[in-house]
Amino acid sequence: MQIDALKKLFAQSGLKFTNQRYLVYKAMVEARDHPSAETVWRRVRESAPAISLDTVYRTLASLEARGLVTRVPGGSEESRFDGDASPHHHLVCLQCGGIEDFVMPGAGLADLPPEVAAWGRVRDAQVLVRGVCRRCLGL
Amino acid sequence: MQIDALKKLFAQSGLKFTNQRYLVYKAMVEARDHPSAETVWRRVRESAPAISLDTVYRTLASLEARGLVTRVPGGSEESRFDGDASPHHHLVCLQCGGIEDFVMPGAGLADLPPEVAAWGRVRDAQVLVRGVCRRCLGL
DNA sequence: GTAGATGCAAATTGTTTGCAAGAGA
DNA sequence: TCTCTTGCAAACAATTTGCATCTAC
Repeated sequence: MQIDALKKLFAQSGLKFTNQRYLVYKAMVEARDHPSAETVWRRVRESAPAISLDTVYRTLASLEARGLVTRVPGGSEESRFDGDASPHHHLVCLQCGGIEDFVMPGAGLADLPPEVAAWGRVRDAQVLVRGVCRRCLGL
Repeated sequence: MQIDALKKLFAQSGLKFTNQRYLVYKAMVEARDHPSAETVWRRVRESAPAISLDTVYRTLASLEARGLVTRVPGGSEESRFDGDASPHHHLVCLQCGGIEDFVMPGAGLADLPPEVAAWGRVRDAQVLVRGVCRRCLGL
């Protein structure tokens, strides 16, 4: 993603363009493994060794509040984040903590039963599958 | 549920029948609000004032390991539990933390795409909807 | 009698916050 | 300049663990 486009994106969201924010967001968009805050921190530190873990937490929280990043549900106590804003579903391995994406037609926002609309305002909907992945099964 | 049936259920799961375990499980089966460990504790203490919070945590963990109780994903850091073992889906209010059930035909285990079976062993699948409930919206 | 369960207290872990200094718009 | 960010350290909150005692089986 172009730097200029990012500056615009941040500005639209009311966020200043800082190097730390830039690096965290870039790491999130590039990540395929739904990293934890600490994992993001480890990665970002390679480009900015002085960045603190709290900044990563704060940055992820503000990106989440703007919908630029999502918190993946269903894992352990440790929060995991997703930089892919497009709607998709998740497979969570209860053993190794690995998280993978999958797609499933017929399980989007439009397919929810009407009672859901009556419940309130929906922010996102996803199918969450929990189990044990192939590798942890020893296959 | 009959005490004898419960004793049998616990025995089948390799769990001793203790008063604490009995009360925690009963509280879970009766609860409609997907309580947190601390909420369960508060309720159970009315019948057993001496029960400790760690026992509630340990009991919920062992019930979960046997599939008698589920951890509801998607809320805050605080774990919420579900004593309803039948498959169903969840609506999570990000504001008040309230959790409600809903049903959705076409979103059961049998409806998952084949790639999910290739991923590993599935323990459970559910649709998770996050948003803000009617009451928190002020309606 | 023995393995598993409980209570207590202390420890752990992930995450948040107050504050002063620093940097973007 | 003025507000938003950051780093540091301390605070927090939920959950787990070690250990000695107790209890179901």
